[in-house]
Amino acid sequence: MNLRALRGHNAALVLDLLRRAGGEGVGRLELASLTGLTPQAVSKIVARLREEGLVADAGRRASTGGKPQTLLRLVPGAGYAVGVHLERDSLVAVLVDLSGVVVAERRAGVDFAGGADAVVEAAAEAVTALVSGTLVGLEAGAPGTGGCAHPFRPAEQLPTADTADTANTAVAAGERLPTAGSVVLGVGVALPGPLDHVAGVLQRVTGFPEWDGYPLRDVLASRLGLPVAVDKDTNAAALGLALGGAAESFAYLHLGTGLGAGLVLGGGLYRGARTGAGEFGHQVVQLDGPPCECGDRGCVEALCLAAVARGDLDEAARVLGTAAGNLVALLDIDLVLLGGRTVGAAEELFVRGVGAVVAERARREGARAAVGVRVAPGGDRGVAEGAAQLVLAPLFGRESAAFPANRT
Amino acid sequence: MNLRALRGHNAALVLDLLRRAGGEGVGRLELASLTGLTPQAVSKIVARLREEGLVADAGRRASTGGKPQTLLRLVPGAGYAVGVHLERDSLVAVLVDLSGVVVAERRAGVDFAGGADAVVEAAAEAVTALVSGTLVGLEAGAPGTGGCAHPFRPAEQLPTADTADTANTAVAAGERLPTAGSVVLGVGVALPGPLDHVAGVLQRVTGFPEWDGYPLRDVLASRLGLPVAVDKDTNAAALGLALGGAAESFAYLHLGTGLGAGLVLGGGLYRGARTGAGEFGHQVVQLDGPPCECGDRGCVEALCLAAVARGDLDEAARVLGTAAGNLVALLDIDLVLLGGRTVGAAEELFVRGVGAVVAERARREGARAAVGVRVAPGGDRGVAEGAAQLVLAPLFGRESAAFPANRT
DNA sequence: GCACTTTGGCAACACCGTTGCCAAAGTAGA
DNA sequence: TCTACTTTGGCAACGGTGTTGCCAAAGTGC
Repeated sequence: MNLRALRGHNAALVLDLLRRAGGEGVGRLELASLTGLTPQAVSKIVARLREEGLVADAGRRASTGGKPQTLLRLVPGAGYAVGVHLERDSLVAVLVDLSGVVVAERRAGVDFAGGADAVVEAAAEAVTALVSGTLVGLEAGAPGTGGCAHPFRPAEQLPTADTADTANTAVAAGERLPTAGSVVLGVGVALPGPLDHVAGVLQRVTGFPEWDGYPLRDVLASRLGLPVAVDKDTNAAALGLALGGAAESFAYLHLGTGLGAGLVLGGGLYRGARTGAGEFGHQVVQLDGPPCECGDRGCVEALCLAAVARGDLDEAARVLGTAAGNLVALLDIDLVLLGGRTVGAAEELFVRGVGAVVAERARREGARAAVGVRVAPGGDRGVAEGAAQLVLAPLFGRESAAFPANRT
Repeated sequence: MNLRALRGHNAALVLDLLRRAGGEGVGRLELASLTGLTPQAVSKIVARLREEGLVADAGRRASTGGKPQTLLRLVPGAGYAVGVHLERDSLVAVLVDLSGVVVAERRAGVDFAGGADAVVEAAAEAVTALVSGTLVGLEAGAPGTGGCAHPFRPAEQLPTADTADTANTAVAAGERLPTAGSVVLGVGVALPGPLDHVAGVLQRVTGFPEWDGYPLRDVLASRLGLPVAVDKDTNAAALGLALGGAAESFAYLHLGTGLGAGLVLGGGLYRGARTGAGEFGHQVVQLDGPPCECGDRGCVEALCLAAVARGDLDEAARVLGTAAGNLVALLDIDLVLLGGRTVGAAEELFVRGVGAVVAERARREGARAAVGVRVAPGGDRGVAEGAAQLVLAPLFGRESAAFPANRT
């Protein structure tokens, strides 16, 4: 690592801490102790970031007997990213600011069977509409731009100084609004199926042989003139949850038309050697069990979806819980987040069913910390938000855990 | 990361490259391109390491039309570490040099039922005998010191300049011999059962309640006056294999009296949040299957060992292969290494049986790279060697992947 | 109003990797 | 044998990193 990389590394460290603190702000000394740097070094780094417009004051904390700390915060509007979630029949695109808050949203219908180029064109149109429609100054949510569910963070979540003098440098009302000078840093695309996230090339989109080998990243990048990152939908969702502060390590299990997982280990997304990690649906949990369409027998996905199909959701949850328990034990994690349409249809049932199996197993294994099983926040927009984080995460040094890319 | 950490980081980077190159040596320009540093920076780093005695010349490479490169190598005798493998009834201790080569070995009988202190005392005696017996100048392998299977690396593996002028600075014959001035960097201890590698405290050694909560690391460290690191046997074995150059990511499956795993992800050992990762034996692969002593049903360990008990090794391999396939798919790795007494008794059968299941699954999943299934090298000394690497790995920046310790 | 505490900027500094330059040590051709 | 030419790698000066010493600013508490 050379000096420039060192500077970037430390700046990312500071930015990530500011991002995680949200609008509340963090003091310099706190940053220093959390990063291991001296307060003076933090001051220099912050000065640079402030010059770039990424960081600003956020009021000051109450005094503890001396000069009160000046708090710092991330400037959310200093940059934006677009996240696109591609599914077989639909598309969700979101514009997200640096702090991860969704500023605008668009949805459209697509058809994978109609060919890759048509889908890419639809995605590109959604992105340009989202970006130009918002950046030109049109208010997000105005009729005709596609609508926006939550254009701004609710007022009570707006960053404000939480001490006496709020008048000082609180966030200006419109600061989160992208302006003409805003920078769109790139586009993240999340979609199902095996793919290579490094090359951004699709591999075998089930049922659509035409897509095999399609260089999605490069095609979309040259179409839009923006950097593009591509990843599996489950990976994107997991990354989004990780940056949302879910936990240091956890698994995101997505049960929709299929069953997949995204793994966050030690704060970073774990993708494995070829973006294939999180292949969860075809974990065998019943030797010589009923055949699965993949050719194997006793896969969780087959067992689980079969139970769903016959209306036995308790059994589906029990099967899913068993596989989740395997994963929890193997990776020593303490949080499982559930998502996907099938889970969404009976959230409490799945949380309770899966939680019971996992808890029972943890209890048997002894004094381990309790394992949480919850529904992943973000709803049906979670994947798109996570896709946007494919672009933003590197800014905060959160690209991935410590995997092939880092090592020579 | 501050400047001192930066220096340490880059020095570790260089040392690791030299270690991996073995006795062949590496040129400065090669180091520069591999580390991303400039040649001049490498020169400075190397100069520091040479002053500390960690690095030396290793002849020169044939000219390519200009001044020939001076090759560099690690000085194996610059430091040593002891690795101790504790089992219920026996103990293996090895003295290992910086390059990971075993210099001396001792074995002894112990009895976990006899209490923790007695076992620690036996371990401490083995360590002191190993260290003093070798360092005082006694030749390793001399009668009475416990014997040494492979005191030195075989002659053909000795580092030599592989070009014209071998006379220059090849490794002196006795250089690998520890001398009175040698430095023992610490002791690594590997043992079964749940424990906390950060605190070095045991948790529940099955069947020996007295061991629960025993602060093994601190007790042994104060007894010996040396730094001590503690970890699970499977983790140590996996770490040893990782530093031995097995692969970037792989799983080590240990089938002995129980079944466990060690996971190496992205070049580093993955321990999970509480050193619990690699809990492989109680992965459920048969829903509602036969009961396991852990209280669950259909665990791999129970199924596999039951098959072994009734002499059906093919079935044992098939069951193990299914669970291994789950792991390979989940983590997207391409190497599985098998070890342990049960595997050792029928190596080819297990390699073939597990390999068949894994390969069949990889084939069905499509164009993935071939997944290797092999026997882990190191034999019954592998765990002890890996335990020694618990001490050495940090020198080479290979402590763990990117996990809780690294993040604040 | 004075003493004290805490924050955080300024200036000088130590030390990291970088750049420019050139001696050393080889090859290739005349 | 001599003269280019190539490649290695050390020396010296440098730019920029985080660090240290110092002190002004801005509070609290008596």
